[in-house]
Amino acid sequence: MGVPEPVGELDPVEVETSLMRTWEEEGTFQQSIESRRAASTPFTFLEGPPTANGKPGIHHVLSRLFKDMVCRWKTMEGHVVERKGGWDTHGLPVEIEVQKRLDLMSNEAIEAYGMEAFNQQCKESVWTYEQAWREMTERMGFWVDMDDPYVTLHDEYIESAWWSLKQMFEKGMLFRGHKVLPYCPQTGTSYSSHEVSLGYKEVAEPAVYVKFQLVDDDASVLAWTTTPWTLPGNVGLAVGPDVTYCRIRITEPPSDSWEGRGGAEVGEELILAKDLIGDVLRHHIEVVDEFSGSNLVGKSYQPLFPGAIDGSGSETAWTVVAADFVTTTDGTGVVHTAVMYGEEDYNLGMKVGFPAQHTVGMDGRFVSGTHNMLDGRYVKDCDSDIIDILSGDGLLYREHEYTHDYPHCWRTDHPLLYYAMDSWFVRMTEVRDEIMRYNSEVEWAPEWTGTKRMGEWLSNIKDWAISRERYWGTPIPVWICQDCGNEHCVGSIEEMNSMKTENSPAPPELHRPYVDDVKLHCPTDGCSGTMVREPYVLDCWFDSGCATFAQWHYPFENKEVFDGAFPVDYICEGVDQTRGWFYSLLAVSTAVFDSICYRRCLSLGHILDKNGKKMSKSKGNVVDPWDHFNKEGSDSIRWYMTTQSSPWSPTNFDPNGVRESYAKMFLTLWNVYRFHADYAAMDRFDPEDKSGFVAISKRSPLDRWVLSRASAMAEVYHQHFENWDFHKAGRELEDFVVNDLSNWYVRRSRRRLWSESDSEDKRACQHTLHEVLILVSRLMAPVSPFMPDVIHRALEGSSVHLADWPVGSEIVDSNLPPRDYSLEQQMELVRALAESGRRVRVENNRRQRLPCRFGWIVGGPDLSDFHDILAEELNVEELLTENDLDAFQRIVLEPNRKSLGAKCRSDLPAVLAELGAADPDSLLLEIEAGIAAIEGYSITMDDIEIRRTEKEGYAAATLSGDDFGDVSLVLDMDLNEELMSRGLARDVIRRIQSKRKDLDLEVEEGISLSVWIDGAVLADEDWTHVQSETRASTASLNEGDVPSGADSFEVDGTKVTFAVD
RNA sequence: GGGCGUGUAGCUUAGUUUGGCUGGAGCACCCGGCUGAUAACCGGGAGGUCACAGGUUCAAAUCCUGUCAUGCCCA
Repeated sequence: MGVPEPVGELDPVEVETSLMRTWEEEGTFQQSIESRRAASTPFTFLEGPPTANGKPGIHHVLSRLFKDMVCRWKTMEGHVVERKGGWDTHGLPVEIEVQKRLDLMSNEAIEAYGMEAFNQQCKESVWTYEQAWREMTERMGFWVDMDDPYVTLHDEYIESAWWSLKQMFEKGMLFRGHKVLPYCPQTGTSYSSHEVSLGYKEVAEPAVYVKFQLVDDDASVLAWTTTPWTLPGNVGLAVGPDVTYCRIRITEPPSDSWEGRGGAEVGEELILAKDLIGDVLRHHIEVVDEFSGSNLVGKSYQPLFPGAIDGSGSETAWTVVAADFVTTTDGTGVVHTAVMYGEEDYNLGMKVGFPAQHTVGMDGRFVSGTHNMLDGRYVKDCDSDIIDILSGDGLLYREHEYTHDYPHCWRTDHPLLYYAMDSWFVRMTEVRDEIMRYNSEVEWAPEWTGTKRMGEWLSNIKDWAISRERYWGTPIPVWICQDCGNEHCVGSIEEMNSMKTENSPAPPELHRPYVDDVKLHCPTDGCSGTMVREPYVLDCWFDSGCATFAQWHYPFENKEVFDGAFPVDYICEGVDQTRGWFYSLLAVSTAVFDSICYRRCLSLGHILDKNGKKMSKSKGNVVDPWDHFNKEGSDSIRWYMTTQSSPWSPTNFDPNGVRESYAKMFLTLWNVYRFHADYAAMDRFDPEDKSGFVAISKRSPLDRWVLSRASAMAEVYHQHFENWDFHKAGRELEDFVVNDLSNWYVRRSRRRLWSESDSEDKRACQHTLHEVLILVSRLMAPVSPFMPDVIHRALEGSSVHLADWPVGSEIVDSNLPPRDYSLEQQMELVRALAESGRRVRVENNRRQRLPCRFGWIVGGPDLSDFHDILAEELNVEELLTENDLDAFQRIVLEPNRKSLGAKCRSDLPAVLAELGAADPDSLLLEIEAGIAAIEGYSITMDDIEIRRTEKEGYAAATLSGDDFGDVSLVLDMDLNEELMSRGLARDVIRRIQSKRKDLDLEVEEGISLSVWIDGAVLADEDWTHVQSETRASTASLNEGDVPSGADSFEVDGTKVTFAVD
């Protein structure tokens, strides 16, 4: 690499987009992978597949950023990091999108439209925003292979998923059961919780207290329900074993204010929770008995609707059972249980062995044989009739209206029914211990995602309901024999084809309806039946949970690839994926491979709007990433997102913050680079020219300091990366670039590069800038890959993304400049002293441009290396050191008025006057000797306070530090004509330079200068200095008349007028 | 309703693990300085009920309990 080119103003969008073309042309991404092959130490990443049927937003940029960052970092550390893209293409959201578009609001409508055509629409819909995703991904600089992605709808992917399901089937982990889901009979669809939450409405419905007559006992157990339509399905009553119940007797008829149907006879006996007697009963009663719920367990009662359910084969049907979910917050403390119409009911029913039979069909109507008044009718129309039936049988105690939020179908507005659907399950409860162990082996960031969020969830793991009664998804590969009931799970296309009946068509792809048409020969010995596929598709979480192997079409292909890439090293998604993808991956790998499936998992916090509200289309607070891509650029967005907060904490996205990152980090870096490159170009500086090289040990202390600081920063930066604290790393680096590099090193070095002749010092500075810029570029590259690459290419001739991580790794060597701790410490003090100087000047009204003759440093370490820098910063002509402050300070004796007042009373004013006039040094000696007296009063140490202050003509400030003790800075405040002239010259120079800049003059360009000064004299040598500093080729001072267009200003009562031509 | 996060200046945040000096910074604001130094830089100022309430302690932003707000997941 030779001499750098001069650099223009920063146009971030142009810089980034043209670099993208370079990446494209030279295949930098591929190179960054291939160039690491030799080391053959892969770091494997798995892309959590997004779905492309939604527009990508700013929150997608966040997760892609952290994926990219770690992959780029690990690449620089020397690993081979392959990044295969992926698309999630199945699932309900796709169907809903298509249903909305085609106005197909029920399963009937879909089937009338045609399943084949519908699925075709789904398949196309999946790619609606693919282009937008690609563009966003490319523009933000996320390197991932999107030309050869895995796609969950491909036959290869589906076949791998089938294979994994068969592994589970063969382990006996797959079984048929029921899952209670919110279900809409009008559309024939069960709903996900997301859809349910769309349709909550407040409704008033009848609620009833029902009497369940005990067998072998006169009393009835009272239970409450808000869904009378579930009562025909009642098969049990649940009580809290530790809840206190009472048996009560009705003693008087109710008052006239009884509302609605129902009632009870005097003398009738009822059982309910003690705490709820007052809430429930409307009669005067007496308590007959009191006992705990466990006493009720096992008692039988009469079915409400005899014959509605066949109880044969169940020991527990229509008995009282114990359940720990029973509370006394509402109802009667007794929970009516209809197995098929509530999740808790179902779980309880399975546990205690209640009969699991439907009284309601999939059409939402009572099945035949329930009750002659109800059979075939829509359940929600029957509430009142059911109450009538109960009332007629004397089984109703009371009815009332109950208002609550109840889920409704977002499409038809009908109330949803909680309904036990036929479903296939994976028996995750069987591998609970294993999955918990594997979870604990994962390195989670933050830790609580794994231990708490995931850990808690796993400790209560449920069997995984993996089937969906839907159309668009991976068909479940289970066939059932029509004759013998044999269940068979198919694990490959080949297996399916080999078992296929002769007249079954070969499916063109592994989707419904084609696979539905495939019939299989039953493999059972002696059975010649035909097997029909279960008409379900798989939960799309199962799809994505297969990604580790299905992306490679394992085990049908790529066995070696898979073996080398499982478990994967790194995945990263939003924290909402804990029970989503993070779980499904772990569940599948536990069930299939008995293994973990990812070693490290970074879970990210969500992006909210700047007010901490969730971004949503309806609120109109969604941020389009392109607003920033097209303004500040991707580097700034990425830097902002990285440094704003920890990856896992929710971030309030503030567009102004992106601007800030741009203005601070990138503009500053660019200008440092520009400063280096422009002068390097002018001076034909070639970093590879060995003869011009200056060894670090030969460079100025300033150079060695910035290199040492850069090295220190790099080590901290790396450590933060290791700890997942990317935000802290970024802040550390930004602080270095802005404060150390730009505001100190470059500012202090500016003059070094101005000199036109070649010098070792100038070359030392250029080499130093070159080295620091390269180090900074390499560290930044994973976070913000654009500008660092532009700089790296310009200075080093190669892409930063092919470079080694400067801190080193187990594969690549460290390449950091040497540390010099003492130098770092000294410079810290120098900078603190420079700041103090400015403060001292403000406090003493000495403007910065007016020089001081002397400055002194008192105490502290030897700073002689930096005296020239410090003298310039402080604007003192000579900087000296002094051992103690006595030369600059005097003592002042302040009277203690409280003590003196008590002593001197009315003589106090006279005493104070004399005290003020006395010479403090000799007075103090007298006081210390005990012989001091004023106006006849003896003065002791109690009467005075000793204060030290600067002598006339000095100003000072003292710094205290742990490393160097007290260090004082003293400025000589004396003023004379010589200093005034020098200060004036500096003001003149500054005004002229500013004018030069306004006129857009080139730095080297000469000017013709005229200056008129009224009220002060400019010394000859200062006037010469003005001319050389401003590159005045011709100059005149106080000659001729002032032209009309001349500029003028005033300083310290002196009027200065000047003209630049 | 349950689990897990988050809440510090107008805004974005450090500090919370392990209690300890006057709660630190950036943006914005005000005053001053400096500048061939960039959308800058430097000094100073104003701005805080550390969400709220209670508790533990010599001492609480930090630990404990509860409440509120907000987000995610589950019901």
